Amino acid sequence: MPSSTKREAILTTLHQIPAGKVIAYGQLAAAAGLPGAARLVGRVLGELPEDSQVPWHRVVSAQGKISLPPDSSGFIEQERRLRAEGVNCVNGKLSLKRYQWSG
DNA sequence: CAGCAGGCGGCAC
DNA sequence: AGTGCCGCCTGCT
Repeated sequence: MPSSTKREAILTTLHQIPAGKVIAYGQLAAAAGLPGAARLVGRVLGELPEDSQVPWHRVVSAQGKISLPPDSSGFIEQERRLRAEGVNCVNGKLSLKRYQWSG
């Protein structure tokens, strides 16, 4: 499987996440057919421009926390977008029980 | 709650 | 084509 396809698989899967829901890196990787490749997801998202159409902000760590430095612009933006979708995100933390997506 | 090793893919040499 | 290092991770000490 071409690497470009794997990247697409991740982005395609990500597009399926509805607003107001979140997904963990590992969960997304698995859903994209790449179990265990959580870190790959992080890298792919890191290459996306902040104003990308991709809902990268719906991806959080398996602990239900934003996996970015709290003082980074990305962190601010992610929490802002999540709140805009109705996700109660405080200090980069949220309840997976309530917002985790499951296809 | 912090620290560490494990597992998967991408990329540079 | 082979090898090694690195990451917006994870789960277990």
